[in-house]
Amino acid sequence: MLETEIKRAISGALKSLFDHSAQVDDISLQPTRKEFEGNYTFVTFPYLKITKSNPEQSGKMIGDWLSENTDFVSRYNVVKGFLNLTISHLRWAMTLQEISEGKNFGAMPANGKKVMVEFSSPNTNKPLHLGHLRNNFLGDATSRILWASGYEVMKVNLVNDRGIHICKSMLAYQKYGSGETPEQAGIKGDHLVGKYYVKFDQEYKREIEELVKSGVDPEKAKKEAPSILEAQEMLKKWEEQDQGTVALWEKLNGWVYEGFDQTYATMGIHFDNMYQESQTYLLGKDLVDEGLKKNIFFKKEDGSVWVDLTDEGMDEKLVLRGDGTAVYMTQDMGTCEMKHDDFPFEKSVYVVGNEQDYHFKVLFSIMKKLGREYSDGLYHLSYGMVDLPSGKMKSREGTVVDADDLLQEMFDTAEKHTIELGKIEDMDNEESNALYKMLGLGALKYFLLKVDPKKRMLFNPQESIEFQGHTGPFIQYTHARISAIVRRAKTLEITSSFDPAKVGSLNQREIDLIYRLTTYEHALNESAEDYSPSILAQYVYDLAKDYNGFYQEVPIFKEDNKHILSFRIALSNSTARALKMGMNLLGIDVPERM
RNA sequence: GGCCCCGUAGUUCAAUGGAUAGAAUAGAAGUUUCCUAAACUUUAGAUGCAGGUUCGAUUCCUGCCGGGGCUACCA
Repeated sequence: MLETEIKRAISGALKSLFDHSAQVDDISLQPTRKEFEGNYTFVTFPYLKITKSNPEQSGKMIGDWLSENTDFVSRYNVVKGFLNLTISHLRWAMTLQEISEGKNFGAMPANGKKVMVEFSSPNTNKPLHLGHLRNNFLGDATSRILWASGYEVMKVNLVNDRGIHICKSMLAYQKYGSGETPEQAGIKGDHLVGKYYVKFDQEYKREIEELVKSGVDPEKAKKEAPSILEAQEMLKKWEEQDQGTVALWEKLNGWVYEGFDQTYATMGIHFDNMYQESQTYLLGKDLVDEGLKKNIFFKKEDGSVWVDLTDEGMDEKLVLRGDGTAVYMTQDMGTCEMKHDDFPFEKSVYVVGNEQDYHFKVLFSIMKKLGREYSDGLYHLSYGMVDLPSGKMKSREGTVVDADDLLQEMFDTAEKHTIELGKIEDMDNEESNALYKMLGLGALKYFLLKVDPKKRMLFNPQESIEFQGHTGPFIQYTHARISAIVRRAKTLEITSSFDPAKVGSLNQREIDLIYRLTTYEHALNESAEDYSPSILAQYVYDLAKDYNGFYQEVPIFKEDNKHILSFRIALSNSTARALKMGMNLLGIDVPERM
């Protein structure tokens, strides 16, 4: 890699000139800003103590050394503490040749490490919504990026399929429903069950209002409304394995799973393993015992078990109720251990919203106290909420954006745009439908992934279906356009093999593009380390943008010189490969034509 | 109250402590004999406030002001 080579050379210069040993990884190199001449910039400010001279002097000494001792630095200039290096045209051409023939833009070699990524985690009482989409796309993209950086990845989904909220929809279905199936109702199973969850809440609210009117304290009313008491009763029956209750639970959950499967298929997402909370909610009590034995936990008079985390700036936290039943934390401790038993990972990523930051901080801290070696590899990929222009999404107030509806809207819009542009005249139905899905899904995924995960973001429906500017379809379009050029080149019998020495001088656009191509690995590494697909998204967008500028200014087929044509085809080819690879790692498909 | 996250052009987003804070969109002005105009080119516009750390701060630290979250023997 060119960048590494330059760093190595700078390290050599520091050693030879100032007898300073610098690790190659510690040397930071950045792209030169457009206003200055050069390709790479080395900042000398941090090294002034070593060079024992002023910034200009230091830059000049290192620049001179590099010019004399390397064959790729053709020129340099120094502005204050910035040493701007210009790489020779021959070297850029050689770099492109390496890229176009080499294995770049593929996955990195396996590193022998395992990582588990848990995401999606839906509740089986309502359909998926916009917030789940951000979660799913983040989890899926992160898994792909980790895979590409060498990990063996296990994608898992822990479904929240039990609890009081599930009983609420079960109860409403029993009380207010006519026993209809999704087929009879003509809607997906998850939507049918979700409908009854809403119904429950309406009735429950009505009951509370009535109680309050009759003079009951509001807080008390919430706890004593008949509906909620019935739901609690039902949960109890479920826990006792009451046959009728379990049968109803299985029937409704079965419908929900069918609905989810359909949505996941539409999103292009699948899991390697599914966990159900109904199977895991009793886990963790043995870890509580272990913690007590090791004096990590302590028991209060009432028998409840706690962990004291005040030395780490947190509170005391309950890990087992006084009556010996589990709480959320108990369950998560047990599940964590179970996951590691199933798949002995070095890292385990939880893709969960940032409202649970504290919970995971506590969980990880407990696992560490319990002496689990893998605890350092536990990571909470915490993401912010998705807001709507109208404000926060609230399922009870009906201000949620349903995932199925949104996906369909994206497909419809893609179809409308494509037809308006007259792009599909020579496509058959199957091909054009596949294209609409690719575009609609690409637009949505890119829109949600381009933002730094940890930040709260605004989802504007109008903007998300925009196909211009910083969007997925813009990148997809660029790939399709390059594919057309490469096809054309084939018919003209122009190959992508060229002799770097014969290419001659390059223009700025060409150099910019090759530079961009050399930084792919960097973007991939950063994305994997930070668990942030937005970094890769930015890389892919910049590449597409650079290519479009290049395409506009540099005629690809209007040149007699065969070598130059071959060089440009190689550049187009490499760019297309990088675009496709980058997009695929984000979970977005790119079309050959559109 | 305590703890955590976020405040950047009109708007939506960028910026390992680096040079004159980048894009996109909306606004203004242009570019089709030519490989796909879902494109390209020009132009105008921003770091909440006050300190501190240093060669240099959007970034790190402190305080304040705004927005959000967590603070259940719920999950």
